Amino acid sequence: MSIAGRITAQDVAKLAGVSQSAVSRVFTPGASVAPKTAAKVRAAAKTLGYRPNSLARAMITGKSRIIGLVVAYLDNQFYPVAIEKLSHALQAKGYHVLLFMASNDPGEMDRLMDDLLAYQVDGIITASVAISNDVTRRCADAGIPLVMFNRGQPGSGLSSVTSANALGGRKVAEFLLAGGHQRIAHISGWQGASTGRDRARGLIEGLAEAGLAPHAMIDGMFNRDKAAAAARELMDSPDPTDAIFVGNDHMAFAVIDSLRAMGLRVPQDVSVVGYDDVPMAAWGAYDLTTVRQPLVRMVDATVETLLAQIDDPARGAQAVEIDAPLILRGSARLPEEGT
Amino acid sequence: MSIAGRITAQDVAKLAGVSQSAVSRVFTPGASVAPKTAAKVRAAAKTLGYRPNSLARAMITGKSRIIGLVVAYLDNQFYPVAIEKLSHALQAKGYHVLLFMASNDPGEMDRLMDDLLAYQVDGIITASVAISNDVTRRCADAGIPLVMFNRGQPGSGLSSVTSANALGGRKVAEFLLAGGHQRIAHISGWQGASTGRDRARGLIEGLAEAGLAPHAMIDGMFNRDKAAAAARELMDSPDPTDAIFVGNDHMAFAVIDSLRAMGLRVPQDVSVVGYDDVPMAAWGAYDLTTVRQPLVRMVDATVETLLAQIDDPARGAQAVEIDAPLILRGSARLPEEGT
DNA sequence: CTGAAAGCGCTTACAG
DNA sequence: CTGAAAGCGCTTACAG
Repeated sequence: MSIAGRITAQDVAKLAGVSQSAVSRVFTPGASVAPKTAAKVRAAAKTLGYRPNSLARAMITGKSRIIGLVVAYLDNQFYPVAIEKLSHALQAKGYHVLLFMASNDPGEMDRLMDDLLAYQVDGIITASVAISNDVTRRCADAGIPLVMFNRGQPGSGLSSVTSANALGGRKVAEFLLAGGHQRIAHISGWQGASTGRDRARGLIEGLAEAGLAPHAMIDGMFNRDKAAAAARELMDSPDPTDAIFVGNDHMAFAVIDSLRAMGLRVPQDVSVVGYDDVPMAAWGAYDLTTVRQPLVRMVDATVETLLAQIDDPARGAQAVEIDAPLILRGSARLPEEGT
Repeated sequence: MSIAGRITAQDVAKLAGVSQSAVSRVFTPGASVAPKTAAKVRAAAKTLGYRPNSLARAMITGKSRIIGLVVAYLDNQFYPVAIEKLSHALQAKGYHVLLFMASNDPGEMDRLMDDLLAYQVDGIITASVAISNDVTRRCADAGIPLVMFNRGQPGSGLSSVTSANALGGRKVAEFLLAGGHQRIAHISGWQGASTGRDRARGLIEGLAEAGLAPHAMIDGMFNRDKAAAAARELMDSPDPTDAIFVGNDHMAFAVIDSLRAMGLRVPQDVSVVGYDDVPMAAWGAYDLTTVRQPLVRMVDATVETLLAQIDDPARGAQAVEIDAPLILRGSARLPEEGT
């Protein structure tokens, strides 16, 4: 036990009576070492409490086995759960997660890039963060793959994993139509984000097929307060809506709270449908009908895409879309049986 | 622009016509460089897109500026919000967060220690994770400070930051008593955790001062299902309770859902009080009376304690307790005015 | 103020 | 299978 607690391969080598290279080989999978040597080294390492310094190893190999994870908001329950699953999946593959919180300030990601590059991350995952061309270029220059989770950036040449958002929007349109709704409003996700746009587009297309248009469209910007205000606006109007598709669950909860505060009943007076199916959607207080983003599959696809690009830098970007089923609960009127 | 995108100080030195040491000094705060040299170097660095390799720097200085953050559960909203604030605070101090998800498996933390040490973290923050003596010893041996966030471990000699949990429990007892409740039950936090125990103890002591004892005590183990079942058990009894103090908000939401599912009204039939004051507690669906853990202050204390120990390893551990105010909302009967 | 040199803890050809 | 040696990209005494 040294004083400083900084045990090196050199210390182990001395104790085991072998060279430092031998020690290194014992801890390098696939390197050739005689069983006897390995045993001696392991014994020495154990009594000394030795573990190879990952930083030193990273310098030599050029692989840090660190993935930079950039996240903007954690108050929307979708993200904490995603982070949890992403971390587990990455840990299982022997990678480690360097976490960065980004504000939604457009320049923030550019600034974070400095740190990301300085720590030699092998890859980057962003969740709901906009990527500037500058960031894209710097990643490309540095040869660091990036995959966007739950947001796409068409034309950026970046990999992304999302649910089939437009299709999800269509499913909601069809379901609400089947439930007999005619005045269907949309409090959308932020229209600056692909997820917000695609879900809105899906709804519009779905309604169009029935010869309808949205009764109203308001950008809720993935924000609770904006969504609640939008709900009030929709119901205060002389021609109130009778069903609201909300761009994500996080806003939908605020919409339901807001509706109830106005004395309205969900779904008797207004049907509400969300998007995400966060755990809270199943809780008694909301019992929210929503489109489920299959988190495990999205996480697996994200990790798989990223690691594939790390292993083979020549591999091109890919945009993965995963089908999102509608989950029926109590916040929206059901179509009548047999109709 | 090199092919590999791996620009080194050497490259910058060549372009700027100075030595590699000079380049290093320009990027080392406090090192002495002539303004002219610095200008040349910065210009060269800029055109090349150079940033010092943090890993290499870490090897020399022995400071990685990485903090290991170990978290168990992210479904309780308290933790995501804590992580967000912790990350921001650490980023502001020039540190980076290596995130580890731990299951609550007692051996998990021991296993994570290998990675934590291998990556040469400068310090560790754990949130709701139990620390074995073995982990404590290894941290001590390696000279790595650790602070426990939102959990204490008396006698472990580890630093911790919690709210004044026992006092919080007392406040709830006094409040419920003042509201005229006599049959006060407790669905506690996990009794294996200091937070769970201290809040329970506070309630018991507070009730004892009025000559009362809890009407019932059930360990909810910080688990929604267990808490919901406990609520049913409490109300199904021949002698039902009329107020429930729940060990944290996360369980309290499940309790309220469960109560409502039984056709009971909150607070007319039963008062419910939580602990944490997560953002969701203020949402319309729950409007939960609760004890607020002052997150910003707890985060600041955690970061401050950790960094102080990093700067001065001789500094002893400290247990910080922060006062937690009761927040009155609609889920619990209020004491009558002027009584 | 500046450069040459040592060294942080490793991995990996290279000989043997 | 093994050791000596080079080298990853930096910081930091040490001379000048």
